[in-house]
Amino acid sequence: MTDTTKAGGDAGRAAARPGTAKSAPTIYDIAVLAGVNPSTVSRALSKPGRVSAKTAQKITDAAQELNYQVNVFARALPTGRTQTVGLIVSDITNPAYFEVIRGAETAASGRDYTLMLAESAESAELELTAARRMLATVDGLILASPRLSDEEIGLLASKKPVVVINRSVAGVASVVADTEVGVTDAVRHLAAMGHTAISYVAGPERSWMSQRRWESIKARCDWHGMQATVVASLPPTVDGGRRAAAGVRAGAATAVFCYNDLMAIGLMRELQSAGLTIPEELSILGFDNIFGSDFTTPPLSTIKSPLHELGVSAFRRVLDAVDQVDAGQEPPAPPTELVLRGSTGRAKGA
Amino acid sequence: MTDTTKAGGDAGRAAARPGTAKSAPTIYDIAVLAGVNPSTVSRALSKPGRVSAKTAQKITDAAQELNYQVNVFARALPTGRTQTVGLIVSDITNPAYFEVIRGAETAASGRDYTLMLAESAESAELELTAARRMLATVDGLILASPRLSDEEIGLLASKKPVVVINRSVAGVASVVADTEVGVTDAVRHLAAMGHTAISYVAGPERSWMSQRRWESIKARCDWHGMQATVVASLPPTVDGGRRAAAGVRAGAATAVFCYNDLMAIGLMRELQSAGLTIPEELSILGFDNIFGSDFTTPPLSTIKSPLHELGVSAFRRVLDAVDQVDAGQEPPAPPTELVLRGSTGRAKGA
DNA sequence: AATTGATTGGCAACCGGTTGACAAAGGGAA
DNA sequence: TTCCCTTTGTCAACCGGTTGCCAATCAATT
Repeated sequence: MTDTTKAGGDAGRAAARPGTAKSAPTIYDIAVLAGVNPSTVSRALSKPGRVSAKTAQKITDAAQELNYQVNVFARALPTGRTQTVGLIVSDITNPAYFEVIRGAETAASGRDYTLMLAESAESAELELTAARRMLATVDGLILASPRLSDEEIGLLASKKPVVVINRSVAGVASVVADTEVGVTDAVRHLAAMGHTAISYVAGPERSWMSQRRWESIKARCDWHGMQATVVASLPPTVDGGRRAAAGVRAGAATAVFCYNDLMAIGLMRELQSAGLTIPEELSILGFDNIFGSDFTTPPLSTIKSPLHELGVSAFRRVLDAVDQVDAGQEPPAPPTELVLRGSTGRAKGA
Repeated sequence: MTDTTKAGGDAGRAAARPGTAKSAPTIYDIAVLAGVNPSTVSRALSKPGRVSAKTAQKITDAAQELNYQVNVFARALPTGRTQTVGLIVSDITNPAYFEVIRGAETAASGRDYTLMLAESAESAELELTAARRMLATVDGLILASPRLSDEEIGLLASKKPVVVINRSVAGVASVVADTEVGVTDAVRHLAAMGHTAISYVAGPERSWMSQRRWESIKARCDWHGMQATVVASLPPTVDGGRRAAAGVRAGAATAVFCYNDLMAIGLMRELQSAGLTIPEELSILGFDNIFGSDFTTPPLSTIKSPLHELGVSAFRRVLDAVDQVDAGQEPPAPPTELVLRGSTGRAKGA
């Protein structure tokens, strides 16, 4: 390889389209222009301090002039690093993920990383497929509310840095919102409004967060001497909420927490179309404060999740793991917050 | 390279984490196991028909046994192909993209492609950055309602296959919903309800689709002898819709089309909180039929877009371009459809 | 001025596939 | 049986970076 003339496989990236004649500049081109060895170019560009300031300057100038861009594949081949992190959400149509995605994406762009997004459509199987596929090409993975088993997540985490959002898995980094704050305020509020029996419409069995929310609600209700029961476990969708209506009416509770806003909206609409008035006959609360939760009549009271922070924080922790920096202690869980709107009111008959 | 012992850079992908000892199997491992040359393995795995059925079988068996997975970077280096396509949406928090994303993702998974998603947060600059970044690593790009100029899009398209959704750019493949059907039905309906003056709250100036919708509305109104005017051009968000309220009230129209549902919802809520009753005093129509458009009171009447089809179709066309198959004639534009709900009614005083 | 130690740059061997050119092997026709 | 045409497998040169090792360079110390 003494001369730098290109021969052989001409299927290079830039030559792919008819319009573009020359292929993209390489470090070899820069080396020629700057009068140094390619390896020096490589070092100047990716190992700050390894070459003298003078040579580095010459090289960056040359790179600039040629409008050089690293070939990420060539870099990834020996190093395995791609400057990409994956994010898998359980359902892309759930507005709760909006801000998680945005948070992660913003954090990623800021550090010159690319975010790769996939969804599992609430299926553990699809989730695993997506995770496996991504694992080969990303530096780290974020799983938002995964439906996978702990073992599967542990297995993924043994191969690349993994951070889970709103779930706790032994040995795997996680970012979880602190439900306590919001729930405490919510239950206190309900108690003050005369409610004494509360029910909870749970999300999927596999949802760790659904469990977590229930535990939190149960604990606070006990504290206030209120009765609390789970009425159903259903898909975390508007339709899932609808299907909880019968169970809710059968119970004696005057206030209902739903696992998330989607379910709360579904439940409310179903009950209303059956003739119930909200909140006079029943108070309803959701979780997350998603887009659209204030469109309903009455607007939904909910416990807001710090979705954006969760995304940002998850990305940061992936990066820490990738860069092998010890993050020190776990960062504090960002708090939830009670948002009172129109779907909660005084208990019927209180 | 007569022996296959690994030396040198040990930073390979699988060795990145402490837990995993051996690095991933390569075609060289398969070659040894199957007793053939590595290049034969390569051909057997990616050039069907190039090797005899018997050898192919031996090789696939060996690959199976080793649980082999191609190294996408190694493949991408000489070929430039990554089995990945990019999708850039103008705003990830706009529910209208839900189904576009899902459609593209489903189509991609089905063809064993990976979808890479990014958003531009309604900024042409961010969009260009994202597009440039993606361009290096994807086989093709889908731009949904891009805010970029025609020239910039053309430039991108000169490097890799590009398909735009809901926009038309000379020389660039595009997938556009047929607005005519829905608009025709909607205007006919309004005419039948006694409306004679209509206004349009436009989206961003750069939005080709906003123009398109307006032209369509204008044409149909002319046909019915109705008056039609544009009252404002605002961001395509709930807040943008809110800000249109004053302009709408100042006009004489008894029915308003908004560029999309987000704006329609914002407008409706703003007007309602100012004391107007919908649809008695004003009829409102949106476009797209997004998640949440039926949560409002009254539920929004809208012109539904074939969002899922747009995503699927865009992906297909990218793949056609990548594979150089001539798609023949342009596929027909998927139609829109009028969805009548509660926000439209008889014209005031009619 | 000679010796020593720290910087800096170059060489070459990788990473793991792909592919053009070519030779060997196999099959059919003459 | 011989010759020719396919089919099939091998060789080797890539794709474009990264990095361990070593030699050359340069400054500082004695």
